Amino acid sequence: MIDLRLLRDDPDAVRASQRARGESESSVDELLAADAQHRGALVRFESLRAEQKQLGKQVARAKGDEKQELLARTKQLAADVKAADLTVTETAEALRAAHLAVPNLVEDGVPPGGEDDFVVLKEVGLRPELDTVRDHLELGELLGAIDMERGAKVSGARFYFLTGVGALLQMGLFQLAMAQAVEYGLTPMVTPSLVKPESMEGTGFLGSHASEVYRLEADDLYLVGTSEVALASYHSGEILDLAEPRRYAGQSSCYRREAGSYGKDTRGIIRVHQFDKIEMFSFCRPEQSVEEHRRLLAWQEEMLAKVEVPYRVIDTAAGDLGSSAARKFDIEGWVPSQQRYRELTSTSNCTTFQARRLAVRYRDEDGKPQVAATLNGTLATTRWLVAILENHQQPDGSVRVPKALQQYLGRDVLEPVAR
RNA sequence: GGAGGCUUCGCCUAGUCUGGUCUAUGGCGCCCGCCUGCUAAGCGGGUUUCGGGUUUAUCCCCGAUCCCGGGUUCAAAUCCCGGAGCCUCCGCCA
Repeated sequence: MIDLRLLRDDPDAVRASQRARGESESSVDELLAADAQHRGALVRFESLRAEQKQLGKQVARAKGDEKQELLARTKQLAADVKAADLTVTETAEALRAAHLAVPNLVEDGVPPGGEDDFVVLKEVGLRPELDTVRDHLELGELLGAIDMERGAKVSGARFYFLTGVGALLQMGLFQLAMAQAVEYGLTPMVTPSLVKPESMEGTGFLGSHASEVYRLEADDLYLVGTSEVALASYHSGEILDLAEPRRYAGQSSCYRREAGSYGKDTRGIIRVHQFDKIEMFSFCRPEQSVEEHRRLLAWQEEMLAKVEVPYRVIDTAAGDLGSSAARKFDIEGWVPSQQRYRELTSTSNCTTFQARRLAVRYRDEDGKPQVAATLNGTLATTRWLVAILENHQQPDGSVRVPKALQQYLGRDVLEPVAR
């Protein structure tokens, strides 16, 4: 949710942001109108209610005829108050709907345009020179690391088993990521995968992404698509001490319906219904959020360096930002079998947009509660196995283990196994 | 799955039976000031949160807020109904 005060003071800034996203400006005007209506209704209700309370005190003191006379008056007033209250409730609902319809303000410097208008900020690492390229699934099967067939048998399309060194590789990768998170002072977390509707809505995933989300009808719970949901909601309704940013690194399984992606990335584990992820999450003061965003990005790059995968960093265009994000950087790793970069991490600065809905606040210098800023960023996911396997493959189908992962795997090369 | 108890402004707590002087009591903590060789103690004041109005700002005024949502009533922390969370016990179970 955007800041309504900012909207009242400077509606053109919000309109400009909408233009950058390629979205309609009319939602801004609808929100302004809903806000004005709601405030008008509030003023009417409050003055009626004040009168009612005044008379109520007189009633308590009055006796006999005087009391009967007062009761006659207050009875009508009570009906008026009730009606005014109903109007307030209605305008508040309309305001909320209009409020939810307006996405976050885009940060200055974000490239305009849509999905293809991202800006490449940098490219790092040398792409491997391979005579024969096996894709990650072929390698995974050779190594006894990935079993898609039985994944499909047990759970259906886009499910898989990580087996043997595949399982070890993921766990090693995650240990490496957690070790780095701890080194930089983030608090490690293992978070719930099932959350209540308000947590899902508070983080903004029930908007345009609602069709991506698994819902458990019988229990009115949602399966998270990322631990961002649980981590953002972790401090909902709280007032935090944010002299320093509060940072977490959460591990959870992530579930995505992948509706509308039929035929896309059907091979291997690039696009699956369930995967695991380590996610960084930060609560900080809004004025620190831009700097914090760069910090998360730097930590992500450090992880990419540790797994020795070539990558590029892109600055996502305004039209491709999620509704909560003011800016988003993706790191894409090189995938030799596709001869292109694929997304391995994403980090978003949600400024106060998410925290406002979730009521996460801190106290400023004057002791006044203020809305915090939230940021999130991937530190490792199952998809990284794709880039690791493919970039470090050798002609015989074996895969070199990046130095930083060797201690977790207990070996420096993964060898093909007989099936 | 069943039975019972609890939920009050950071923490603890009074108030709920018997609706209105509740503008929610007191303690702890915290903040400001006074006092004092220093410290401690003592004294005085302040301290839920949100919204609206007013204002350069401070102040002030109004409304909401006693877990949440309904209801009864002129009037609800208080009475009634529904729900959530926590705790205890019973049953079942990886």
